[in-house]
Amino acid sequence: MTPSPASDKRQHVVETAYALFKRAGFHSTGIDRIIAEADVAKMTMYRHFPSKDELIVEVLDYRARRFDDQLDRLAREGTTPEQKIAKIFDWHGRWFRRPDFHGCLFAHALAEFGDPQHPVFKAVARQKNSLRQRLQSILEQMMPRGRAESAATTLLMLIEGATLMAHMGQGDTAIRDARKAALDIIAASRGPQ
Amino acid sequence: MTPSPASDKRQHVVETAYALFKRAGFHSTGIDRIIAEADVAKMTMYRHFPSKDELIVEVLDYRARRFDDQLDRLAREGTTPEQKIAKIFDWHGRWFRRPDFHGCLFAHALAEFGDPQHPVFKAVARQKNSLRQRLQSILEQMMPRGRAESAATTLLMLIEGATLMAHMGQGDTAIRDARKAALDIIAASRGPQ
DNA sequence: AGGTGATGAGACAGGTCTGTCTCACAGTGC
DNA sequence: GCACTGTGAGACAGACCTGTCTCATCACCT
Repeated sequence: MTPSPASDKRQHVVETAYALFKRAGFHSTGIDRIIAEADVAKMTMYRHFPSKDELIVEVLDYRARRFDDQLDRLAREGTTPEQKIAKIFDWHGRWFRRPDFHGCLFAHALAEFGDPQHPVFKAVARQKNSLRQRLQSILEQMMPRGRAESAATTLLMLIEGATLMAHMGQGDTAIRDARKAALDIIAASRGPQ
Repeated sequence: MTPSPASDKRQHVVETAYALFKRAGFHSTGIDRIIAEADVAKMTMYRHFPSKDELIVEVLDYRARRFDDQLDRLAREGTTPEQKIAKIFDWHGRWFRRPDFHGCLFAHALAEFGDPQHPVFKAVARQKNSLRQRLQSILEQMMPRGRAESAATTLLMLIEGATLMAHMGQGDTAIRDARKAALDIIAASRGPQ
């Protein structure tokens, strides 16, 4: 028994599935395709994940962790709250420009698993709420809690909308306008009552 | 031969497919399910639509037409440009509250058909660009074209983001904040340079 | 009445899907 | 040497998918 290589295999399956789901969607990507690309036996996959749905949840959670790590690193670079927000928008702008950008995996998961009771739906909600909470925490350094809550929701909507437009090939325009709008919103929220 | 009833059948298939796609997604909804729900023969469906993909495009175009009609009617009610914009946001707020709301069918289609060459992808792009153009036309009554272009993109992003949040059960908060942000953006765009 | 063309119902083909099962093999402790 | 345990490879089951085909039926026109 070698637990460490076993975990390596498991992680390898997750990352391979992630790449395939991102490109072709969840329902369109079959198990056979995943194990062929990952070069593992079918039983190996089913020993690690009881079903395809559980694998999807695992992929989403993995992606959410990586996303959080990247934004954590970014947050340490920014000094002022405005800078931190701006850096998050810039990060999205760079993401949109990547050749392997295919839209937001979480938004796609929401489209394919629309039932709120479904574990995949819940994984999506976790990620979006986490991003919303991150934005709110930053904004609370600039404005009272109530306003930060509204502003965080607005910024999240701008980001999600920009991601959708980027998927349609208008990422540059979208992120520029979203960034500018975000600063307007912050100014309006912290300025007059 | 009765051409009128035939068209009725065709339209009935489109509407039935629309309801099913909205609830369960595109890949998850089989042809068998559609014809059973619509109570037509399989050959009837394939005589009207050469393939499932073509049916999907037809459904999206049908939905886009209906959406445009509703916003046209709304636009005639509003008097000032601000009112017209506000009415569009209000319409979305009412949509989010409907019990049969399941998110944006076009966003879902984008998630399942991510290839820009695919006819379904193109149908989605048509609808989003149409909404963006509608917003821009209204905004151009208040501000120069360049600014109206940016503001229209921003408003579209707010609407798309709000729709995604509404799908996650936060429609009320989302539309309220989006509406407020939209007015802020408009004020900032028409005010100082 | 008889011919014609559109339609409904469902069998069918060929492929793909998820998930299970069997069997061979490799490493480990005794 | 030998039992034991975890793993790889792939056959298999059973369901579902899209799209085609056959055949009976029915309205309409002459």
